[in-house]
Amino acid sequence: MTEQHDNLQEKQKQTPKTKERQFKGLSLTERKQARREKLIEAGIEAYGTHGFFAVTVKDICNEAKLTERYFYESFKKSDELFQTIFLTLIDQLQHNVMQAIMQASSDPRKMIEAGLTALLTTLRDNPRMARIIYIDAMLVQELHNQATIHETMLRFDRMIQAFVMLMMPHIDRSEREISFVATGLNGYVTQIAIRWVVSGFKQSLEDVLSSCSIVFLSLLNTFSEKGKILKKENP
Amino acid sequence: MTEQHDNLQEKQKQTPKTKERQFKGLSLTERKQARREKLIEAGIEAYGTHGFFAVTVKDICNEAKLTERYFYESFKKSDELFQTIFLTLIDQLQHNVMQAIMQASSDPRKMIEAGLTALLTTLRDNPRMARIIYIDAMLVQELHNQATIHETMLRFDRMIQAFVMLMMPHIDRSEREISFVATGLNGYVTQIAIRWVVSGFKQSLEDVLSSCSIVFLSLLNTFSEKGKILKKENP
DNA sequence: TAATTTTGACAATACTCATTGTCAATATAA
DNA sequence: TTATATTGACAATGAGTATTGTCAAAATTA
Repeated sequence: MTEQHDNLQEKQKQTPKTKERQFKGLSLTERKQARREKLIEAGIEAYGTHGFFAVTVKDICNEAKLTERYFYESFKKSDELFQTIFLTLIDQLQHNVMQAIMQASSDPRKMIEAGLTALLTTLRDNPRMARIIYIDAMLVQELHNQATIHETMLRFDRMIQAFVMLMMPHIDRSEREISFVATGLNGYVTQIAIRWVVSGFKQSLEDVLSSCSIVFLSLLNTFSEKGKILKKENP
Repeated sequence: MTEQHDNLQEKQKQTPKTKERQFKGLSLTERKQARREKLIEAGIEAYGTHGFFAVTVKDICNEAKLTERYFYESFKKSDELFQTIFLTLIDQLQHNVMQAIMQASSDPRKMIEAGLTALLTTLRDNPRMARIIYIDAMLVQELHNQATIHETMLRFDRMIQAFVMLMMPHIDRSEREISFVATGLNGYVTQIAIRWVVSGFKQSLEDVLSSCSIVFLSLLNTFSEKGKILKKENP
C-alpha cells in the first residue's frame, strides 16, 4: 500500500529512536547485565528454596524486585533462566571436585577422598545448589526435554570414567563396561547426596563420606586384584 | 418457597432414582470396574510411551476409548490414576526381584545375580513400566509432593539394606551407615537401569548385569574382610 | 525547568488443561 | 414398542500462569 512512506518512517525511527541515557552511573548494557544477574540470583534463591514447580516467573521477579518486562528482556522463554542457572551451578560444582582431585596426592585413595569431600562440602555449603542440581534439574530435563541438561549431567559420568581408567591402566574390562560402572557410581553418590540434602544434612559429613568412599575403595581393590573375586569359585 | 413440594420430589427421586440395569451382560459395578481397568491400561501405555508430562487426561481417555466423564467416575483427581499405576507396577517389580532372590541358593553371589537378573529382565520386558517407575515417578513425587510414591521408592532401599545385613551378620559398620550404602546401591542400579532403558536396551543384558553385580560383589568382599582395605596403609 | 528516557505497577491477552455439564443417540427392560 | 438407564460426543467453566501491552511517575540530560 504505502510502502515508500513506511520505509521513510522506519528510517526515522531507527536511528534517533532510543538515545541511550546513563542511569545511576550505569550504561544501558550495564543496567541490563545487572538486572540479568539479579534475576539469576533470585532464581537460585527461589528454585533452590521452593523447587522448580512451585515457582512462577512472577515469583522470581518479586524476589529480584523487578517486573516481568525485565524478565523477558534477559530471557526469551522462562526455561532459559533455569538452564542458565543450572549450567552455572554445575560448572561450579564440577570445578570444585576436579580441583580437589588434582590437588590431592597421586594416591588413588587420597584422590577419591578429596573428590568426594569436595563434592559433599560444596553441596552442604550450597544447599540451594544441591536442590537445583539434584532434584529440579532432573525434572526440567524431562519436562521440556532439555538435551543440554542431560548432556551436562553426563559430564560427571565421564569424569568418573576417566578417573577409573586412569587409576587402573591394565584393567581387564571393556571400556563400555567401565562406562556403565561410572554411570552407576555417579548414581550411587547422587542418591546418597539427595538423601542427605533432603534430610537437611542431618548426618555428619564423615558418615556420608565414608558411605561413599567405601564403594570406590572396594572397586579399586577388586579391579587391582584383576577380578579374581568375580570368577565363580563354589566351595 | 415450595419446600414441602420439593421434599416430596426428593423422596420420589431418591429411592427409585437409578434402577441399575444390565448392559452387555454386565452389572453396573462390573462395567465400572472394566472401565477402570481400561483406563489403567491406557495410562500405562500413554505414560510409559510419551512420559507423564506429555500426557493429558484427554489423551488417556482417547487411548481407553472412553470419555472424560468415565475418568472421574473412577478417579477423583487425575493424579490418582498415576499413583494407582505406579503402585501396581512397583509391586510387580519388587515381587519379581524378591521371588528370584528367595528361589536362589543361599549363596550370596547367587542371590545377587538372581535379584539383579530379575530386575533387569523385568524392565527389559516391560519398557513402559521401566519408564514410569524410574523416570516419571521421580518427577511426579516432586510435582505434587506425593509422599506415597517416595515412601514406596524407599522400599528398595530397605530391601537392599536387609539383604546386606543378612549377608554379613558380623559387620563392623553402624546400621546408619549400612542404610546409606543401601541407598547408594539402589542409586547405582537405578542409574544404570535408566541409561539402559533410555538407550532402548542397546547393550546386552549380560553387560549390564555384570556392571551391576561387580559393585555388590566388591562390597561383599570388602565387608567380609572386615574392612582391612579401608585402613590407610601408605607404602 | 523542560523534554524524554527509564522504570515500576499492573492490566490485558493467550493458552493449556482439568473438571463439570448438556444432550441427543443407543441399548435395555418391561 | 415404550420408557428410561446408559453411553458418547462435545461444549462450558474455571484456574493458573506465561507473555505482552499500557501508562503514569521518577530520574536524567540539556
